[in-house]
Amino acid sequence: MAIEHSILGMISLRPCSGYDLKVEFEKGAATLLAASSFGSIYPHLKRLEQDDLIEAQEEGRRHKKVYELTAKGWQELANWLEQASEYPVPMRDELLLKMLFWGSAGKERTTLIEQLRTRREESLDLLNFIAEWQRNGTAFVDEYNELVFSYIRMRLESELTWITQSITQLEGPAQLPPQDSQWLSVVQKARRKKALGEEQASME
Amino acid sequence: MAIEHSILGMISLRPCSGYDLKVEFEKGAATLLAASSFGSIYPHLKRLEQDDLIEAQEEGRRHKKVYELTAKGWQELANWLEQASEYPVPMRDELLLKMLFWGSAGKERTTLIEQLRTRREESLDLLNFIAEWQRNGTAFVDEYNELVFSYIRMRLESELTWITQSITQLEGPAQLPPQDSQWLSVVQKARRKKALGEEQASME
DNA sequence: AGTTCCATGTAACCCGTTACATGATTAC
DNA sequence: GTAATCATGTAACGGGTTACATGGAACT
Repeated sequence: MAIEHSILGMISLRPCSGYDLKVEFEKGAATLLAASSFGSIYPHLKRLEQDDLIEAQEEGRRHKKVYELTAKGWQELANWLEQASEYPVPMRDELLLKMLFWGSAGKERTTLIEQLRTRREESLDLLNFIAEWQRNGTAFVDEYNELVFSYIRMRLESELTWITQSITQLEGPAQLPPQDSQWLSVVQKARRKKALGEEQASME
Repeated sequence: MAIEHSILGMISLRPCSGYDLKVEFEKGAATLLAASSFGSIYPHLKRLEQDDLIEAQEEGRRHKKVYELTAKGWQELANWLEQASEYPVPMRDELLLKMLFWGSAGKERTTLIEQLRTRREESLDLLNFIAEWQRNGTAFVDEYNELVFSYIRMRLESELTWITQSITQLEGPAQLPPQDSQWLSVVQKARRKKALGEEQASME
């Protein structure tokens, strides 16, 4: 249901057509926070209109339907804001997930360093995007919005620090697990070697 | 496909039964990173077995099927790690999303402060959970794992700083939008008032 | 005249979630 | 003996993604 609520939210910022929402969710600042794909925008808008949460009025020559919230829509939005929010766990971060298995899979350190460098670039791009967006802001940014942006900036900046540190560490010599009383790391390597070794054997 | 890869990854750490995975994904450290619900574990395991990526061997009295990676499985895991990872955007964070609309919806500051306090508690809990997990670690933690944990700790800590600052700010007087040349904030309020006002009128 | 952008929709598919269903073993 | 835990599955449902489909307006 979060998608429909975020549509209500977007309309609360300014009246929108379906196309406006699509653009906003694909390229605008909403990209950072809301769900990605919006082929489903029009069906959602239809449903919201049926539920009497929004209403359309034709506008311009291009028979464009601009939606505005109804009284019920404003109430529903306010109601959603009041509800407790879900804690953002799990952090769907594929790179972090991969790092969890990096050692056991026996991958090269250099490959990981590459991926971290890429990540650093992407984070820098995002940081620039935000700065850009705030600079030429056509939309006004209120106190709450500003807090959200400060959150995102902070998060990106601390992430960048972490990435830099991690790269530096990984460029150094490999470190043995500090506490591995049961020699689990050895067991792990042996398991992989065994499985891959058998494969080799059967190929010969 | 990320779920099946994370299952491969978990098995690479140590051989697992379906139940082990379920527990791990519901309560263990994997909760922080991987997808939440795992009613689908068994179907996935079946498919992975059919694809010859894992193989089972019965164990113990409780006819428990413990899975181990095959050679193909180890290769597929390594292959996945090599692929570029998706950048974690959008940050599915409902509270942040709500804050984007807080002003336009005209909600009370105190309600938001409440939600931020709740968030702070939850983040502290998570931080403790991680510390606890690392302290009594039955599993060994290698260099890569340690980097992941340091990321999570760093992120939670900077988030806590941000929350504290935000609460302090919100407890102070409301701030007007710094730049609002088009008086958009005024327009916004008027729109809401109009919609809600009409509702009131029609009710009388 | 052709390309790009504006603009709105529909339908099939994938995939994960929820709920349902079952039964053995251990602990109290 | 009965409750909790271990253990493995199936089936229906829901929701989002992808791809498909269409057409007018503006720009070059």
